[in-house]
Amino acid sequence: MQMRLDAELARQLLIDSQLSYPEYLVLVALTDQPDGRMRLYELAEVLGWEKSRSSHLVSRMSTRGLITKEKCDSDRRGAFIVVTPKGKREIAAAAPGHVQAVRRFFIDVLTPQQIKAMGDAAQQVLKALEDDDENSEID
Amino acid sequence: MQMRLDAELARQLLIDSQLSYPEYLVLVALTDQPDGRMRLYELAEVLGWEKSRSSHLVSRMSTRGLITKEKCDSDRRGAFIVVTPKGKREIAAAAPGHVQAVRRFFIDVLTPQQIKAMGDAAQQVLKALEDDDENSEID
DNA sequence: CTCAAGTAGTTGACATGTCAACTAAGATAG
DNA sequence: CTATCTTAGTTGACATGTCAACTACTTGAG
Repeated sequence: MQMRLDAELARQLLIDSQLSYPEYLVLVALTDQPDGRMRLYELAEVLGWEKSRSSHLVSRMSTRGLITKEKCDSDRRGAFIVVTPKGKREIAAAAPGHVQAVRRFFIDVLTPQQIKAMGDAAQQVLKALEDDDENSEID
Repeated sequence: MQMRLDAELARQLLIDSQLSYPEYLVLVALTDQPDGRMRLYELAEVLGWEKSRSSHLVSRMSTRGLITKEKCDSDRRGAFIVVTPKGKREIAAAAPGHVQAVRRFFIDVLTPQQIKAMGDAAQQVLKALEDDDENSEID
């Protein structure tokens, strides 16, 4: 189910915009920020990705003009990722169809109780995974 | 949740065997057959993959000696994919840990009611996706 | 039979992701 | 201060997946 839903959402994005699903997620994260910028490591953290994945994707998005990188004064290693106007246009074009697709295939198909139940169950599984993580972190 | 659980299951597989998760799925499908063989297109169908994905993966698995390809008499285009003894050994090594991990992080964490609820919800979402598919298939 | 259409599978170019090694800069113990 | 440890980010080799074009065979209408 996850696979098919993801495929459908990706298809929808391609209809409305030139964005892949990961690219869409990056732009959503950035536009959620008041100043439309975020450090690369924050992006990786929020999205739960490896830093190198974020770096590669952001490089590609940069060459396509969706975002730019800016130097960070407070930490000279750092990079701010900033949405460009083009990035904003793309996400503005993609978001309504995406939201509508999520509604149509997920929200509207399930009862509020079912949605809550899925969220709760997912939380429990995540907790089990994290508890296990802690136990294996014994140095 | 899906992402983290998948990552954990993949990690587990690598501990117990030399198999990636997709490779594991192929071997499970094959060993489920009484004769340990399946046509490539059946494999693609069962796993819900594109035929070219199956073909590429099977080629790689073939060079690693996990499976072999055999010609099909009834359809000379066809290819049977057959598990080798090495493939059987790998999956025998991987399966118990995999099953145990699924238990530990999913089955044991949820109540039977929760598991049923997730399955039902997934079915409903799938149905919505398929209904939509049919409507767009208007030729 | 024959030709057009469909199906099985392969291939190559490309997109994307992982991993490990690397550079460079901040943080901290002594 | 300085030597070491940690963190931010990049890079390159490689694994994996997608897409579209291709071959070769089967099928089915006439």
